[in-house]
This record gives sequence, C-alpha cells and structure tokens, in this order.
Amino acid sequence: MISQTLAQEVSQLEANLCSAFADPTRILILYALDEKPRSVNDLTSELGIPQPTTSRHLKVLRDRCLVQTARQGTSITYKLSDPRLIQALDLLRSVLRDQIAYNAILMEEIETND
Amino acid sequence: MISQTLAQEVSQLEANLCSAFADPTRILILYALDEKPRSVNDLTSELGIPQPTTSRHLKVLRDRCLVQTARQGTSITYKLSDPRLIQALDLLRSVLRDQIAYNAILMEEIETND
DNA sequence: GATATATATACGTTTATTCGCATATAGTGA
DNA sequence: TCACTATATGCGAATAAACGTATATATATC
Repeated sequence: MISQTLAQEVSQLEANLCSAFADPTRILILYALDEKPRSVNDLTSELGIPQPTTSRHLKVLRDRCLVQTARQGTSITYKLSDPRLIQALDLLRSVLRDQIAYNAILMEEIETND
Repeated sequence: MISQTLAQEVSQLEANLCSAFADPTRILILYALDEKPRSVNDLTSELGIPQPTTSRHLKVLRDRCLVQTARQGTSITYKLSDPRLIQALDLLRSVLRDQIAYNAILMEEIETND
C-alpha cells in the first residue's frame, strides 16, 4: 500500500492542473501564448471563437496559475506563466506523434498482407 | 489567424490524451505502473479502491494507448507504454511544487507585515 | 461625468465523467 | 467440461464541464 493521503493530495493537485489541458481550445491558447503574449481579443480573433468562450477558458488557466495577466491600456495581456507547461505539452505531443506513426505502420502491414 | 483544422485536429488529440491525466486516481495508477508493472488486483489493493473502479480507469488509459497489457497466467499485467508520460507528469509536478513554494513565500510576507 | 471598448460573469441547457453496485466474460487448472 | 478467479462491463445516479446568449464590470477618452 503506497503511503496514502499525501500521495493522494499531490495527485489531486496534479490532476486538477492537468484538467486545464483536457480541452483543445485551451491547448491552442497555451501554444499561442507561448509564441507571444496576447490580449483576449487577439486570441478570440485568432482562434475564431466567441469572446466569452475565450474569457472562460482563460479563467480556467488563470485559476490554476498557468497564465499571468497584465493590463495594457484598455486591454489585458495574457502570457504563459511557466515554459515547462509547453515542455510538458511538447513531450505529450511527441508521444502522440509516435503513436500515430506506429498506427500508420500497422495500417501498411494490413494492406501488404491483403 | 493560426492555420485552422490541422492545428485544431492535433490539439483535439492532445486534449484527449491529457484528459487521461485529469483524474487523481489515474495519476496514482500511472506512477505506480512506472515503478513496476502490476496487475489489476495489485493496483486495486495498493490504491484501496474497488476493483471495478480500477478497471474502468485502466480502460481510459488503455483507450489512449498509455498502458500496455500482458496476460500472466490468470491475471493481466499492466505496464506504462511510454516513459515520456511520467516525464511530462514530473515536469508538471515541478511546476506545482514551485507554485506552492511561491504561495508559501507570499504567506510569510503577509505574516511579517502583520 | 458620459460613452465606448475590452473583458468577465450569469443563467439555462446540453453533454461528459465518475462511482457504487451488480453482473457478465474470459482464461485456468483440475 | 466445470468451476474458480481475475478482469471487464451495464446501469442508474450524482457531479462537473462546456457553450450560447445576454449582460455586467472596468478602464479609457472625450
């Protein structure tokens, strides 16, 4: 039995952090913010989604301290709070790439044996 | 406007992968499997959860190819399919640690100014 | 101070997730 | 083949997420 409560507490926090990644729009937002800081309006027009949707996704990221805000005159600029977030996402993306490559090989096998 | 459809498709896949991380029990399972491969029963008793719960969480991981299975006699051994999954989780955990450390400093500041 | 623009929130609805419990399925070994 | 054990699934209930539309808040400029 792995030491309970502490490990559970940590994994609870970690899962909560990860739940921010469990939405495709938020992934796009994070990568966009990694490229350069942007305002809500910038993100809204670049992603082609309604402004309230952008705002709500940003709130999810803000609540978990994944982004930081700074008012720039009339607008608010969001930026990534930690580059490791993108490092982690890139790692997962590389896993994804290998999975797809593997599936492609399987597909070829099937076609060859056909 | 960032090139749509392709970027969207990728982020959709990535979000789907990440949704596997959005549950504390699955985080515990992944770390346990990283330590060493285990059967469903092993995980069930180590995590202290009902067996059907273990099985369903494993299904989520299996559906996303995050774990691999091998029958060992009467039981089924699960193992991590890619070490990068833990690398990514560790990165996020380090972000979490820094967040907590930062909050601790803030707390001290408040107490000092009190 | 009033208006305009940027951002955030409220509300209701729809869709996913999770869980407990019961039960089904599938290998194994006699 | 039959029963035993390990694993998986079905079902219903409870909880949480996401979205569209409307609206509120806040800063800036006149």
